Amino acid sequence: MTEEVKAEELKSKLSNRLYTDSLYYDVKLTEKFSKMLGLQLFSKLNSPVSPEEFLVLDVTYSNPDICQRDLAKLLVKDRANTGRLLESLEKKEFIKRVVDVKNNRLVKKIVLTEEGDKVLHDVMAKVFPVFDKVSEKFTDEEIKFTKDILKRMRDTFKDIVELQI
Amino acid sequence: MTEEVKAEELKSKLSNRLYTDSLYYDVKLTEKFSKMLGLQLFSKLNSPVSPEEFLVLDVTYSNPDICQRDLAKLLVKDRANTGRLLESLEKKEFIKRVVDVKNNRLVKKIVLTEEGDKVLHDVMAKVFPVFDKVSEKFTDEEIKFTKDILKRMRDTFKDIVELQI
DNA sequence: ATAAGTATGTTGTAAATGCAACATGTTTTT
DNA sequence: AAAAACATGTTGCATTTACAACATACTTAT
Repeated sequence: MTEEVKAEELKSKLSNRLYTDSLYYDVKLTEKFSKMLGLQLFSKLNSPVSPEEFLVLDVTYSNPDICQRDLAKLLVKDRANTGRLLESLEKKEFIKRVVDVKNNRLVKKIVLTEEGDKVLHDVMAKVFPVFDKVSEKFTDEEIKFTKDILKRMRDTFKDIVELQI
Repeated sequence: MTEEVKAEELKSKLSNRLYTDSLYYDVKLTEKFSKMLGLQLFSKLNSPVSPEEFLVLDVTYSNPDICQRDLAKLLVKDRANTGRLLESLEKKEFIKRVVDVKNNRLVKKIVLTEEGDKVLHDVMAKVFPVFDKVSEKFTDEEIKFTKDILKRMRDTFKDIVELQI
């Protein structure tokens, strides 16, 4: 086989490669379905919080007294969006933002209210079973394996992507 | 162990479960990093199309003369968003929308222009190598396995989620 | 001591999203 | 034949997004 033919084949292969065949598009599509299920569930349940607000409650619950920027880092959201989600949650009285000092700097620490705690666990009780139905299709090993792959993928992304939080 | 204690433990476990520990949050986070890498790459390259527009070109390329609704189904986007992305691509003259008849109904078939084809492959040539760097961290087996798991997950979601396309 | 840099939070903006509602036709039911 | 349902595409709207730019206030460099 000549070099020319090889190069032609390579070129052909390259131009026939599709983004939609990649693992990254699989991840994108899967997240889209998962997100839509969340949206539809929260809507059907008349949840007082959106899926993203629920996420904030979830992380706040497991990280009491965290300040906004540290919360943003955990959420992998920028400070602007984190602040807006918190503003909405505070307006609904599911959290309070308490001004405090950390490293000699003013920060706003997030405190879950009783009502916020209640909403978090109410939503969990209704939403978890639905997602559990999906998880039933997989073995514990499969889930563990996939979580590991995705974590390694994120770690690789972190070296390339500029996160400004 | 009494039933009461068991129930107490179960309740405790339930309330200690976190959404952020779930596989679905892993998928969400991973997609977020992947999306951000795409955004930053396209921006750095001064790409004439956004990542979502690139996706439309990718699917149009591999499905010539597809109509808007069928394209929407492949993209798993609703008709409204698909139409808006196409409107933007047509304005930039990367596609044309040709009115045609299918099943005795008027449809708009999507045709990639020469310029659109060029942009698609230019962007591919610049973006694929970056994502390939990430893929290098995984064996072919791992990628195949993960794609399979995610596909099964989507198939399960499809039975639960209402897709109105 | 002054300047430059950093930390924290806010406001503005453009893109993409899903859903609802609409317009306009064609089928199917009744 | 009239009514209901469906197919296709569009417009409007509220949510979420990332990024840029800003306001304060503190730290570090010069």
